[in-house]
Amino acid sequence: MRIGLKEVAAEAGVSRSTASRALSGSPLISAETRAAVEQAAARLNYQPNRLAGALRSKQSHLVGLVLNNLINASFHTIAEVVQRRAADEGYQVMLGITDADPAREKEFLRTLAAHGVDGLIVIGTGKNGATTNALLAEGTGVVNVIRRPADSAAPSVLAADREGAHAATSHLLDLGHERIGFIGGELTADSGRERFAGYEQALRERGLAVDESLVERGPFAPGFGTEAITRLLRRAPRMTALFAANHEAVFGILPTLASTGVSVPGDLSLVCHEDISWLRYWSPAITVVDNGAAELGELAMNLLLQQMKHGDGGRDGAQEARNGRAYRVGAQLVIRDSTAPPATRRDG
Amino acid sequence: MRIGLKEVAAEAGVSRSTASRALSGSPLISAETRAAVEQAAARLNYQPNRLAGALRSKQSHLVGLVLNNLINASFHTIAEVVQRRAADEGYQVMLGITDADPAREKEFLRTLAAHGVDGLIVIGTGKNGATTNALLAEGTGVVNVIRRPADSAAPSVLAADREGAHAATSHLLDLGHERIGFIGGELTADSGRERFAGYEQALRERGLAVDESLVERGPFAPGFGTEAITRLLRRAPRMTALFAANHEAVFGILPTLASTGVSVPGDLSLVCHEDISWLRYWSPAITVVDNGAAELGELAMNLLLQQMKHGDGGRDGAQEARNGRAYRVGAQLVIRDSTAPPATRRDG
DNA sequence: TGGATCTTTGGGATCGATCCCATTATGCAC
DNA sequence: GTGCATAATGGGATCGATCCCAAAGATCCA
Repeated sequence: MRIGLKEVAAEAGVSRSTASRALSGSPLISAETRAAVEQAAARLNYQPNRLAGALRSKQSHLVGLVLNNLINASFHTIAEVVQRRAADEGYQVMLGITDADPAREKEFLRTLAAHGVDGLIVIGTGKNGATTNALLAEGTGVVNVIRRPADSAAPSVLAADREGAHAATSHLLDLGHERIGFIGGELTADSGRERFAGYEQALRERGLAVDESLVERGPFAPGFGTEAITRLLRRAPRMTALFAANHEAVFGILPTLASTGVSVPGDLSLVCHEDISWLRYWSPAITVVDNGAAELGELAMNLLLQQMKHGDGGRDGAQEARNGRAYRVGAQLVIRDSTAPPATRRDG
Repeated sequence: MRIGLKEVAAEAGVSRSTASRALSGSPLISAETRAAVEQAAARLNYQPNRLAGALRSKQSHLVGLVLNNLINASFHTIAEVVQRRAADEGYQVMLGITDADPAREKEFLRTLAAHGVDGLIVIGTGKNGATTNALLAEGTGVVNVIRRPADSAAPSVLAADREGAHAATSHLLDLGHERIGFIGGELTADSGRERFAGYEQALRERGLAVDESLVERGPFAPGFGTEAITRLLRRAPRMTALFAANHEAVFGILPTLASTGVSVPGDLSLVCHEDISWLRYWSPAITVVDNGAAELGELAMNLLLQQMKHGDGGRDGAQEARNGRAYRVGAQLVIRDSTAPPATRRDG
């Protein structure tokens, strides 16, 4: 038979209420009683049933994490950080993978709510603001990450895509490059648009205009990277630098450059957006814009913990914590060996 | 106020018992009553409290997934597969990341059990056989993946490391290579030992002995790959092929080969163990041994579902499903463009 | 020593579902 | 019409913890 609180209470010679108080750290109990109960619990190897506790106390110590996939490096990095931080604070993480399908995402949000999660971290499609707002109103904590539904009443933790792209482009401009290629995502994607905006802005600040013949946009896939860089090399032989703003495309761009004998940074300086661990081991080590995935996860979890702690306490605090404010985690340019001044050409 | 079963019952004009039966698909209820209750539930947007249901019925519809990290491609692939399959079967996944620390792993196993998970998938350290056996005895489903504790009473789903390594090496031998390098993990790691054994066996079958000057073993880290391949190239200039059996090291090996001008497969044929999605986009596309991460996850989840379904039913079935049998998921050699016959040398 | 206050404890209700048992309706055969 | 099996329903107990209220015991001061 499984050991319950009742058995512990009997073993310690006290009532269930007292045993409960002893183990939950209530102050209204004597030190000896607490010790006795703790010893009894240890003797019987008591393992509290969290389900029962959650049902009565309305605190499940469960956090839901909803995201598109676990393949993308930023996503699984965030998942790891969130999980660690949650575990350290006594929360467990329930996982939902949506494939970026809003319907599936909605389904997960409701199911996780049915399981009584105290809070939700949504790295989502941005299409379920209404659902998360409803959960928020019922007292569930919510934090949006990376993408922010237009109508969300929950706080959002966003990457500084525009600033990062601006920094990357400015770095290349500082080195003396003027013909800088751009391979990014479609303008329909938030990150695609923001990063292009940062690129454009940096150029404009130096009095340069975007040359569309240096720009490639396409899906988040390695295959696109291969095609894009091939086209760019043919179309724009005088390009001296490239800003790769499409995470997945990088997987196609790098090998193609290596195999076609383009020397980096000799022939082409290269900056990639989003840090992927092994880019540092590339030869040459790749200069990147680190979007701070770990920090995004960290901050999101902090905001969620804040909400959940205020949850049963004062309404003002909860109100405070539950505003729809957006937070930005700054991007960081990590300069490695793939960027250098352009080769001075006699024929230029 | 939150809508409970009581409210639905009132709305439909029936008792709570009847409402419960209608919504849980019990056969002892009339079609009209069922329809009426379902409509009432829909009208009120009823969302059942899974906590309460789980407490009473001892079925939480929760599955625990314990793994070392989410960075490793095999791990996050398995995590994705398990999550999808679980969701399709009406289960939610609770995540535990252990950093390969047995103590942390044990902690997670107990915590997840306290949350009442119906089953556990453990991609673990192999050090907590006793704990999982205890949970198994209490009626929780357990499946080990990739690593199998020596004393585990639960079924295990293992990768065919030895066979995969054998296939990779044989492929190179078939092409005519004789001086085949090996970069792998330490022999203290199960996968390191098994893969080396497969390599050795393939050589022996052709009457060749292992030449230790062609072998490098080290930690699972990109940096090690860089060092290892650099040493090998210097030490064994006549090596014509390489089997890279250390997943993480591949991240160091590939760029180093590219930057030092070693032509693949012209100068060196290359096979990597474990499929990493972007290896297909490398130039040349890399021949790999696919360890079948997705299939590992799939099979593990099937075995777990089997246990959980038998869970409350016949003891015989449960007994059957809960043997400590080991299952192997075959490795698959995926031949791409990085392997070719050795160049015939005038000076050989 | 009595009474007021504070500390500590026990008993019962409760969270929201499911399960078991008793009860009522229904159908069918004789 | 009676008897009996079957189908459908309702009421209360239950899962295992926490919460609330009342009561018992300890403390202290007048």
